[in-house]
Amino acid sequence: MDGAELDAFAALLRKLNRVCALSEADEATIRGLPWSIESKVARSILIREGEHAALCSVLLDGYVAKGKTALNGSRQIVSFHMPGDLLDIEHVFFRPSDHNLHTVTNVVVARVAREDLRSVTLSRPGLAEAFWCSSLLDAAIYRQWLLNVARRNAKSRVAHMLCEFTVRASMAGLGSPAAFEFPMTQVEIAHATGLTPVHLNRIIGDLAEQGLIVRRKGRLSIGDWIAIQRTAGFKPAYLETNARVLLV
Amino acid sequence: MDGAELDAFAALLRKLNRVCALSEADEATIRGLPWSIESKVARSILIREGEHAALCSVLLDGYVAKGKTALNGSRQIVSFHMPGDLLDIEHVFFRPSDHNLHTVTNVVVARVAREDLRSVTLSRPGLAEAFWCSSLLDAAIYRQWLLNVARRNAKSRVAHMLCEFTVRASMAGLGSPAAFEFPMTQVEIAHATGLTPVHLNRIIGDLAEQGLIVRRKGRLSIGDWIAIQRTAGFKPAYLETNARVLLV
DNA sequence: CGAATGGTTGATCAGAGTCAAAATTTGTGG
DNA sequence: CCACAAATTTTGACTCTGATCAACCATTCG
Repeated sequence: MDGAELDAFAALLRKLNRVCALSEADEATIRGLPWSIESKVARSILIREGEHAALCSVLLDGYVAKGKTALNGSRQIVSFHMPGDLLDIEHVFFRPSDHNLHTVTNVVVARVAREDLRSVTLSRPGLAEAFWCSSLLDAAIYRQWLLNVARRNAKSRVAHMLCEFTVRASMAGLGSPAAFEFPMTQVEIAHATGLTPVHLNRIIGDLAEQGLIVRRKGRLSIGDWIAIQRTAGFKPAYLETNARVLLV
Repeated sequence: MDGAELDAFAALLRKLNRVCALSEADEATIRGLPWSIESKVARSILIREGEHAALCSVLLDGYVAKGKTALNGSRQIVSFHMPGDLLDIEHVFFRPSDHNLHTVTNVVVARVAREDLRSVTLSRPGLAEAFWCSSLLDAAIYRQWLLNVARRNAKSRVAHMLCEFTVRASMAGLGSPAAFEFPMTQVEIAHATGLTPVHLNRIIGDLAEQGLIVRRKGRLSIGDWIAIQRTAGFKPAYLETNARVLLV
């Protein structure tokens, strides 16, 4: 990860610039943030629910899932994250984490102290705005997932999750729908869609049979990008796909 | 609403101060924002999905629900709002609304132009921080709802929603658990919990039979505050009940 | 090569949805 | 204040999606 060390925050800047253009000075401030790089193997824990966090993480490489656990023990993934995402920016304000973070693949994160992020935020309004804007986009995604889990049947629910992941991945520069391979296991997709792994497996089977997705050695990819969006009822507007709002 | 006209933003200031203490100057800036008061009767629309919004709303009195519609027509309420809440602050950045807002009761809102909110935000870092922090709290609630809808059974799901509403209402100064009456219809509770109205009605019956809630002429209230939290598996930490973070 | 993890299949079951109708409550106008 | 209409709540009968339980296969990786 020498490249990352040279310009650790390139992906973050790319993401922030997409929603909310930054000034040169703002970019320089981000680049100047004190960070430390951490690598984690797949399926390891970054933060546990209830843990007090003094650091926030920026995802540089790999995929991460954010989850919550109910008192009865069942687990739900509430979001997936890709390079450039701020994983737990709420720790700038809130101490004990309301969620856990686990790595889906091998991962590289940059850790930044909450105080550093906060002071940067207070001194540079443009950065405060960009962080805020990015948090609002996260919230829009949560709303969509809520609709997804609450009101779509298993098949379109899974299709919708795959569509969203695909669009976000391609916005993050990770590949086009046709080429892209999903990094998560079926168990993780089940946890993210509110289904059981067994039922999810059957749904995956259906989707593959219709040619909407393709299974190759346990890896999933999109088979028919138009058709899967149709069965998902997927409209990407909520992702602010053509954002860079407020260029005013 | 003459009281409101005199100090329209008292509830908003109360809420922002709870999570993130404001300076005198910040408070004064908020009070100085140009606003216009609007009253709406119960069950009317404030904003429709897809609509371009030039104004943001602060809820001064009454209750509002935020909803989304799937392409198949089914509707989901993704959050409830109470006095002091910023109803659609995302319109500072994003144009077409990804959700609709409808009034649950008669309602008074203050409308503020997005440009005014934005410029206030750029000139006063303390306010940017407070708005951002409040958005992060909203996101924590979305995560909890996601867990709720995806992983709890109907009974504890409904109980959880009622617990959260109760705590938020009491934080907003609207009454204690014992005294508080829920303002929404069963159909609305069903829409918020991802259930059908028919099934919800049966769950309400169960909860009432166990004495957890009380039905009086179609109005619901809490019957046993300890017991309902237990069946909900409700832990209010995610609401930052004792917030006012970062007093540093 | 063998253990572990992840994926697949089958049989059965239950929680919540659907459809349909009746009973209550609420709101409105006379 | 009453009567009627509209909205909301309640009940019953039946169905179906997705959960559960229990094996068994396939890959990957040490």
